Amino acid sequence: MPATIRDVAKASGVHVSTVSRTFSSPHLVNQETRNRVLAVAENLGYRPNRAARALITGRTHNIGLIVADIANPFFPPLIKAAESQARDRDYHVFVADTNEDSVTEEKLVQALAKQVDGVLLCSPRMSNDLIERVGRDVPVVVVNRLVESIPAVVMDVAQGARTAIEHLAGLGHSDLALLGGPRGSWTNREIRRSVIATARAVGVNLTVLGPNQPTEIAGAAAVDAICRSNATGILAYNDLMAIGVLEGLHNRGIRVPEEISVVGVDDIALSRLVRPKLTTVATPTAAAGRTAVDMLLAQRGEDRRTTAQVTLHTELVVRDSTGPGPRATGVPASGTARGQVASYAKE
Amino acid sequence: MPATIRDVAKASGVHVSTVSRTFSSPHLVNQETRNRVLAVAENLGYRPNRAARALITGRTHNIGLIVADIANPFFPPLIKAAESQARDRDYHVFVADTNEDSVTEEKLVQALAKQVDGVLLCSPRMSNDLIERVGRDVPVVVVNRLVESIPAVVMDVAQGARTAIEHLAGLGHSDLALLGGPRGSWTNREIRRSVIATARAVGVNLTVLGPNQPTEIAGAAAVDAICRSNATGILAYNDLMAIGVLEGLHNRGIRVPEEISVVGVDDIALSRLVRPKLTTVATPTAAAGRTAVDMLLAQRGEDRRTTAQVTLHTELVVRDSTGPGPRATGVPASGTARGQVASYAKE
DNA sequence: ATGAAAGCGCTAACAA
DNA sequence: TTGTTAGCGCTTTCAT
Repeated sequence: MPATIRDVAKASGVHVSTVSRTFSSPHLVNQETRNRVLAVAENLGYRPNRAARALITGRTHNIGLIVADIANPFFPPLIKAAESQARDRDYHVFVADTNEDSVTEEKLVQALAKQVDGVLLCSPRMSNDLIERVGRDVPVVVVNRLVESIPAVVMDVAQGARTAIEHLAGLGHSDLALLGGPRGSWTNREIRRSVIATARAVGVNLTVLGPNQPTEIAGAAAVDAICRSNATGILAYNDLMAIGVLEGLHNRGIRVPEEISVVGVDDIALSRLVRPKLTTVATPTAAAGRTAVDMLLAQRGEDRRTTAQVTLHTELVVRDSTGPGPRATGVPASGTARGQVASYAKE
Repeated sequence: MPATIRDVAKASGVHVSTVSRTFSSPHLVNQETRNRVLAVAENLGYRPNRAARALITGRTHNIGLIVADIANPFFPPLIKAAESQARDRDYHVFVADTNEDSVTEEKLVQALAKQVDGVLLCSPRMSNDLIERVGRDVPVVVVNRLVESIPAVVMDVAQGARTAIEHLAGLGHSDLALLGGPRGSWTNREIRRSVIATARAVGVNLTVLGPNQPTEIAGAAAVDAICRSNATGILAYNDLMAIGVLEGLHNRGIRVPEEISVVGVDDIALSRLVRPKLTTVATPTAAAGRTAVDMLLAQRGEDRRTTAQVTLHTELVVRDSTGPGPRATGVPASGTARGQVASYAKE
């Protein structure tokens, strides 16, 4: 039913290869001929079949975008930016959701592999080994994770977490808690490492809680443990958890930031819509999406050994969920000596 | 580099057509042969190339999902559900974002047409004519819109809006306002029609504001007009706008629900995270996504004249943003007589 | 039950 | 500058 290259050839009195050239290498065909072919094509509503083209060129002009959970508010801006960038480069994008499952994830990239020129793995749950393996079958760029020999774009959450802890300490909080994220998350490890080091450096007490699911529910559920820890300053793995904490605190009648200060990570749209507005470490998600797409498309033709791993800057956005710590209370919290790190984490 | 059907044929000592059969019509090949071929294929890491297969069968096993704005929190749950359903049926999905632009939208469906077995148009901005036109090139299902002769899945927002108005009136609010959505939105028209009729029926004053962008910003900006209208009960086109209203009201020191009640539409995840928690008309977005995918896949082979248009039920979820209207104030608002509809809408 | 051959829509040498 | 030919990976008659 739809017009093929042959219909156009017949109708314009040239050979199919000429029609092909008109679309793939216009400079190789005579001006007049080209115009005639173009006119006929337009008239017939002809559009090249990319799949057929891919069969011979080996380039599909598609990419795959695999995320853990489309509905997690962290991802949509990333997906949007990546899709937009890809389309600007004349690429279409398959989006797939793994439901946070590593097996689904692997199946997905295998299933997509033949149909795409590359795959973007966002916050992947697969093992490093597996990622390296699939990286040999199909060009891959990972986002929010560092895997040896695989191109990656990550956020400098270590720096962001450090700034957040310094912010809290600077406000006079001497007892802090880190609400950890999911096991196996590279970002979570980075944050924890940085937070522990910074807490030591600035001499504040720190309680590490986790691992936890990266959800609002888990954040609310952690409020018990937070209260037990005596911390007056909380850094959560992400905004969703921080918002859960806000919620849990509110339900207990604990005021933020008067009694406890809360900081999140990501700066999702939500964080300025809750009350109090959330102080958070902003990660450049849209930029990450665009950069990742460009890195993926750059991989073809290039020397594959150029395994760039780019780190994007983060920034602390101070809003209304952080305030001065307890004044005049020179007494360190009981149980933990000043500058001590108490960890309840199992990971 | 990746194994083809020919490699498998050679390695297992059969003809390519036998290999092909083992994958597409296993019952046509001898048990033994089949096992041998399967083993070799597994061993070689062979996976059928869907694009090549599509070239001859005419079926790509891909669908396109076109939305106005991936980052609008209404869409991610719909995308997630649709993708999940599609994958269960062994389909991959292209996701594309039109940025609310009808021209982009049309280009997108044309570009995708050859690569998919059908397209899902979510809250499309195109004209009805255009939608019908593209519906002739490629199977289409629209979501959140009714177009003659095109299969559709819509939400019963008329019913939802009616319930919302009755809820407000039942609480004693006699002056209401409808904060309209974007021009050209089918949902917006439905809501307005229903709200106007219901307001008349239950005898309350109504001010219609709009059209507006369906954003939180626009909601906040509309607070001026809302105050001028003397309304104490507001129904917004969607939750995002309702949340904007909450925000704007808060900034002026007007308390919700004590002084003004606010109702949204959609029940996005956000609506239970803001304070006060938003009373809203819940629309079954995930179900819409799944249904739309099934309708799309049902279109092949079927009689195309079976243009089903299904309507999904909505439900009012009462939370904390609505409360009793002004008591003892028997005096109707100045300027408008009881039961009157004042419209500031241009549409 | 299997093989042979043709062809889906297109591009890419190679000739002319 | 254009036509000829071959073939990408696969399915599908048609024979055998």
